[in-house]
Amino acid sequence: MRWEDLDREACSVARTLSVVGDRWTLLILRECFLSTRRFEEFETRLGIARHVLADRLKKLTEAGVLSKLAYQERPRREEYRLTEKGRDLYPVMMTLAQWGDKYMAGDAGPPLLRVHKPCGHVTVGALICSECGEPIAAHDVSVKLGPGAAEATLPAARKA
Amino acid sequence: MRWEDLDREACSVARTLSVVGDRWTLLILRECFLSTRRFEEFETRLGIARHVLADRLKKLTEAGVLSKLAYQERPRREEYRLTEKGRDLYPVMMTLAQWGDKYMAGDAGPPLLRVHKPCGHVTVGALICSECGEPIAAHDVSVKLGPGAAEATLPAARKA
DNA sequence: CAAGATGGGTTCCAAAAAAGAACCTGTCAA
DNA sequence: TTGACAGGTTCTTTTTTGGAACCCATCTTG
Repeated sequence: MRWEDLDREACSVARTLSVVGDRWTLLILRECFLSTRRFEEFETRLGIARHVLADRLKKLTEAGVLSKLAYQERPRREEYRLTEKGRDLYPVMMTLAQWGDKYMAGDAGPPLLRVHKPCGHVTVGALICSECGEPIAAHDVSVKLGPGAAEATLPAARKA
Repeated sequence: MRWEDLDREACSVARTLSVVGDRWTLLILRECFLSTRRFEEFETRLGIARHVLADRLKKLTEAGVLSKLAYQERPRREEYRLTEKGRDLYPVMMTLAQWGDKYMAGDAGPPLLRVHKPCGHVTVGALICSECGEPIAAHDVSVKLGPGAAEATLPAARKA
């Protein structure tokens, strides 16, 4: 499979990865969620090659995940901000961060903590079922073909 | 920054991506969650080049995300299964899938639906605060330095 | 018993993507 | 008028991919 064909796969994970599954993109988005907005700032905080950064910011903007907003004219300077669509990637960021906190932090503990502002506590997000409110774990979930299934296929083990 | 240095970053997102942030790895894990287990099956379902697949499976095994289990001797054949550590990536998968369902599915709707087996309903996962039980959105969360902060830094906009 | 078939790889080469560094372009300030 | 700054673009070299071919041990079939 070609990477560019990924958005045509009948799989929402693959389609999402066609937008954010790039080596650098999720790190750029991490910075966005930490309020980094300017080219220079992304560059110095990430240590990314400039043309790779320029390319990713362009693609994210074209995908509607970021928007460019002028913060001054003459000389025109623009910054990149998350759109609603981009902000909706927060659960992905948070779950990635929490896995890293659990498995990659080592003895020192996690480098950053997240505070849920409405209640004021350091929080870890828990994934619950929209229908019954109980926590969701991998073994609690089965899949079935949805309306856009077209030619989606399941592995043999799941076909039962 | 070099990709191999990612696990030494003081950021749990970066550290997680050092394990799963590769172009193919999250797709391989998607297959694992769909119960794909054998080399051949990964290859045909993903259309991935064989040596890239072999490399990623090896790295995931070394990282403790997958384990190799012999399902027959003579000739010895092994399959790859998610470990506990791997299964803990499920929230990442689910949130990626849900973003794709919302933004990439188009008119046809999502290709796969997830059923919460304990309650029997088609479900979407919601991220809630472990402390107060309320939903978490990007604007509800602030960050602060944690015990393993060492040299973690926040962008200027967040330093306040 | 030789000739596939099967599962799970490895090796080779060409093409694509990334890293690193230098260069370009407005605009302002000294 | 010199230079600093933000935001890129253009070059060359190194790494990663994709694609196809090859390898190896064991069963199966004729």
